[in-house]
Amino acid sequence: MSHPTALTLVLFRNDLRLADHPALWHAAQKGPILPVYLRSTADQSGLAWRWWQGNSLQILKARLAERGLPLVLRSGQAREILPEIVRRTGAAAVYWNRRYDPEGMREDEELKRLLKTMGIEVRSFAGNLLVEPWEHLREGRPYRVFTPFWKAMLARHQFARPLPEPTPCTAPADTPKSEDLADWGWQPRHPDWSLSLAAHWRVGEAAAWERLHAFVDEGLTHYAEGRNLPGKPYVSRLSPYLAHGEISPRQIWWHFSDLAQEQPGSHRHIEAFLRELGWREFSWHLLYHFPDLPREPLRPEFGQFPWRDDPAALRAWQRGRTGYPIVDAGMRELWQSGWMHNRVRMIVASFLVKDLRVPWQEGEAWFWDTLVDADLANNSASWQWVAGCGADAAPYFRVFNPVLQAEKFDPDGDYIRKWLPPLRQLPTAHIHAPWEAPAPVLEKAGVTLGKDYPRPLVDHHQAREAALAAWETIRRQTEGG
DNA sequence: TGAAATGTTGGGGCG
DNA sequence: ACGCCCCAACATTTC
Repeated sequence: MSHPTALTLVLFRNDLRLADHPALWHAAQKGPILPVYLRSTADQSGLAWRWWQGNSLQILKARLAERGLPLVLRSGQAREILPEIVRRTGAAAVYWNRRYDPEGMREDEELKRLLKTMGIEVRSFAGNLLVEPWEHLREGRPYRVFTPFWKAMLARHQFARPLPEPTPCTAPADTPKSEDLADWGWQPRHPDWSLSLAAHWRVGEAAAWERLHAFVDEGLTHYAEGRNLPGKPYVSRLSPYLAHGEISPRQIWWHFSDLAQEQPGSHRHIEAFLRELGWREFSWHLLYHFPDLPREPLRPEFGQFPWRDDPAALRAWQRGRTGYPIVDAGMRELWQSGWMHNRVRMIVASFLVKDLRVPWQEGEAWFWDTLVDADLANNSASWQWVAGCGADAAPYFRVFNPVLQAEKFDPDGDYIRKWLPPLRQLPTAHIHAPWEAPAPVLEKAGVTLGKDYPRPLVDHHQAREAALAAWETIRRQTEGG
């Protein structure tokens, strides 16, 4: 239908990469391409995510420029901007990789209808999940439990091999105007907390692969057990790269699958690592089938749960002032680096939801704003999991003891000392529960409780009892369902 | 991808 | 020699 050299627009979203980008690759096979990034005016993204996304866009723009391609940046309503760009450039086609969040899907359906009425070819591609959510069902219904979901996925599907970066690419004859990234306000100014993020991360597609290789070198052979030790460099830290699509799940899958063939000794660790990729997949499939996941508990009886309204406790949790070192260290790692070790995410989440009985949505919102890897499906599914109201959730009565968890997973106190400088001098035997340390020990370490470091906001044993009592009030329905 | 309470077992001290 | 008690160590149940 369309002329072979007609222009194709390629929309970039949370897929800021050149390799394994099916929309880009297929468009480049046909003829000239114009990469476009649209920023919604109703954008709900978090601040840390924007910092990363803005930097990533800058890097993407530079890499496209090296290949002779522009990147057109525009803000506003896609249904207004996209037809305008199509008309101005005479484009014959618009390609994108599919989104799976409710808002994104709704917008993409609208765009597809609109563009087709204009006679434009529209194609969407699978690039951001291993398998499309509607293609992995059991008897026509979505899986609600992870293990059968993942086992069946491995048994039934052969994941596509990643595509290469398309080279060379043909540029459009002329380029419509682009906005300036600096005008989007995605880089914080007052105060400029991005300096702290920048000290911890290198953004972009090349950095994603450097991180992957660093993980293979220093973490992978410890992964199966070591992934639970927040003081050790045994986890991949690939989550922000995945969240912004600088690396794709298929690239990760195949890289590690091939590695398992070469290094049979690593097989156990690779299986454990790829299982975590499975949790991401599971969360996205859940979100696709249950679009209320970010706001509403999957177990409806949790709508009646007697949560507490306690802004002071929420604030103390957010700022790492609960008096429980493992919780506070985690919240400070999050605040300073935009990321938190997954074991610690579970501990701090359990503390907020069970010890403080603050609604999980409050924790979800804070993570959404502060995580550079903020991911709608992972974030909402994981909070529901910890809160006990998810499909395949931990039972509500599974309450983490922050002291035991710390002793088990940070036995030397390395993680505490890294993120809580006031406690650095405390001996390891007392670093996880400083309120129980003898006065001379505290004095020698230069710690005055209530001054250098808070006393516990709540007594964990009492808080646990109160949480279980609160759960009793909705338990009848839980057992029924 | 918990923790605490409760139950069971077996060794050793002791009358 | 024997029974009793204590309690650590481990297992099971319950929340």
